[in-house]
Amino acid sequence: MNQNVSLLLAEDDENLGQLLHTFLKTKGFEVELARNGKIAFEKFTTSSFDFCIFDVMMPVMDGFTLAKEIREIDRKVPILFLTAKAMKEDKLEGFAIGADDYLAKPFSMEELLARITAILRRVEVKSTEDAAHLKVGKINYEPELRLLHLEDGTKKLTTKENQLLQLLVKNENEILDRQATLRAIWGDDNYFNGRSMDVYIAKLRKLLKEDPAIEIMNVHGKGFKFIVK
Amino acid sequence: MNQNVSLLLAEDDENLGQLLHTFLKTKGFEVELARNGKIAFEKFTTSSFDFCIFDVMMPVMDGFTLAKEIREIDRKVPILFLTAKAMKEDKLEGFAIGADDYLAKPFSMEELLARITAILRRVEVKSTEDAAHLKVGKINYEPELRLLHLEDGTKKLTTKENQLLQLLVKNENEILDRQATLRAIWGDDNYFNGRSMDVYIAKLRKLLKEDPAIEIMNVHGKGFKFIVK
DNA sequence: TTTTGCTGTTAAAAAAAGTTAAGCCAAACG
DNA sequence: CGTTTGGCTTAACTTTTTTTAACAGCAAAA
Repeated sequence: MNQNVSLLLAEDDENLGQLLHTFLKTKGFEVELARNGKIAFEKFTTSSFDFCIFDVMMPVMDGFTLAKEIREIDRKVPILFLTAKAMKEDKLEGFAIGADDYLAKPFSMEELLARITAILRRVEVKSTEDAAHLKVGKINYEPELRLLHLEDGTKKLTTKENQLLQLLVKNENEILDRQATLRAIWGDDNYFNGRSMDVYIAKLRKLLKEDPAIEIMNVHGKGFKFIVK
Repeated sequence: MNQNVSLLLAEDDENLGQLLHTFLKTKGFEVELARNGKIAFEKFTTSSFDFCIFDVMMPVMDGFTLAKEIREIDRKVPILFLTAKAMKEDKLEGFAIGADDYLAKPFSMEELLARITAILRRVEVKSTEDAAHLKVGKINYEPELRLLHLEDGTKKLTTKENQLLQLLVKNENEILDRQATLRAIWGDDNYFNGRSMDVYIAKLRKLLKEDPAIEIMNVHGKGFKFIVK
């Protein structure tokens, strides 16, 4: 039923983490479990997910900070928070970041499942599997295999080219924040990485110029905007 | 009942080690006993286990460091810690690494057994035995016997070829970290071992190229990703 | 308008990875 | 005991990928 819906679960408590992992897997989700926010963020930037479940309190990087980072590179992916604290402020902070729901511990597995499916119904998931081939303008792009099917043959993208193009495409028609992108792909937003990113933007423009409908537009001081006219 | 469940036990205290070893064997487990973390890590990388029990305080390499190393090459295998220290910080550190449970000394044998079986129930063990034959794309691979059944006969893999392929296959669709792999197979991630690993990647690609669906993809600066399309 | 900072572009340098072969060592063999 | 063999490492060379540098152009702020 939930076949092909990929789910990123960030939970530091191993008992709860394993329990949720197993439960969600039996319900048909593809589950990736991360032990803290930092690992979860890395997984998110190197892979692709349809849904996120984050514990609020975690070592290294907490759930809210994680959500904030992710929202900068993906405005849409649903995020559900798990928290032991039943505080109102927390709830507000979570929703302000762009959480789709919120569940206070302890909760039942069935309740969690109900919430997830409710959200999924709302947002009509384009599952990761379906997105294996995606059309960018008239160009076919396979992010998982890092392939770009151009008129004159198939181009194998490099790691960085692929990461950047993936982010751009995922944020079509929206500003992809410069700093957030640098942190997501290069790990650090220093001057040289910034210049490196500009070089890659140039590379991608050159690759994609065979379709004149595609534009990677610069938004001065903010970032880039991927547009298909 | 616990037939074919292989268990790695790391315990420096000879008395306790022997006691646990004997007890767990009578309960049907296949037990491998290591006297410190370093030996345990070596055993883990050269063999395959369904479950780990690590003493936290050990000479040479402590249980937490051991678990950290193992988590880099195996995200799933259950780990249970034994510790004399009942400190909260320890517990947290252990769980952050990805422990599944934690038992403070002194504990009863029955309690240990109860914990192990509880975890095993949860994680649905694919015992080592079941994984004796596994399909990689359309190629049959027997890691235990180091055999790769190819179109033109069966190839007997060398130790290193086999270790590397096993890690790649176990981490299918995920990035297998370069440094962690070097430490796991070569013991040290220096420059020359790195070059040696690249040579082995080339060997494996050549062996597996008869199935075009298989790809060992490089992720620049991070490691390799084993993909079956 | 001038200055300052950000971006576009290209080329060079550096780092990482791919490839092939030679060298080394220990175990097996004659 | 010398020789061969197989497995692994080291070396040398190539290619690919990424970063850094240099310079030109443009946008926003002063």
